[in-house]
Amino acid sequence: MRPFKHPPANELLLERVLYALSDPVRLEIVRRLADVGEASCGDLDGGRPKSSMSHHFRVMRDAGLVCTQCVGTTHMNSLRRADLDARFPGLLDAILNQPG
Amino acid sequence: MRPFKHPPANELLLERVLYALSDPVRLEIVRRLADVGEASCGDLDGGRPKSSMSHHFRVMRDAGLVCTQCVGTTHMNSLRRADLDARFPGLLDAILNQPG
DNA sequence: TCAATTGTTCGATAATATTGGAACTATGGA
DNA sequence: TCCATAGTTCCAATATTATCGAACAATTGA
Repeated sequence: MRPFKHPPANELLLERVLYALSDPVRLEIVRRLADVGEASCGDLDGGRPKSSMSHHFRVMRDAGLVCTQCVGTTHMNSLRRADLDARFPGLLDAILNQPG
Repeated sequence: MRPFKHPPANELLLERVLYALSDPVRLEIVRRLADVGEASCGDLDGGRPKSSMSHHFRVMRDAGLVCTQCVGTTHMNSLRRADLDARFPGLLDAILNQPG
């Protein structure tokens, strides 16, 4: 499987990041990733269809929130913490520290 | 004109706040309000139609971002800073401190 | 080589958002 | 009272998003 395109850190848009995080499913995924470091797509579906998950991961990838690498047949996802912190200092932490 | 309903601070939802801020028009309005303290709707339209602005203000009001009070024929809008800071500590500042 | 696993892409459908014109409401001033 | 101003509400048109089944691609293991 060909590698995915990930936008460079300096091209990330605040609006897109906020939008990606405004969906409950995606926000939960980001929280989990922040917690466990990295996870496959399947680890994070809550019984949801694969195609739905794939969509959500794409939104997050395109926004620059997560990075997806192919390892074997699975895709490992991780938060782009360093990139996000560099581009939007304090933003991710502020969001992840919130209740809910 | 009857006063608007503003959701209480403890009922604000993170997703809704992020969503409201994920639109360029609304994000800009919030930035301006953070800057000037308060402003009427007309002060903040960028030549956009009144009905569009009215829509955006409603989204922000419903998310709990802004508070609208009727004074004379104009509606004064202000950021619900204290409420937002109480409910989502550090969030608003983190967002307003970002470039863009 | 065949089958199982993982996830993507495609396509359709439904839900939600945005935009803006037109009519309406409320207020203040001449 | 009449008019102008400021915004809202209603409505329809358009656009964007979400959801999910089905077909597809890539990799691993038997």
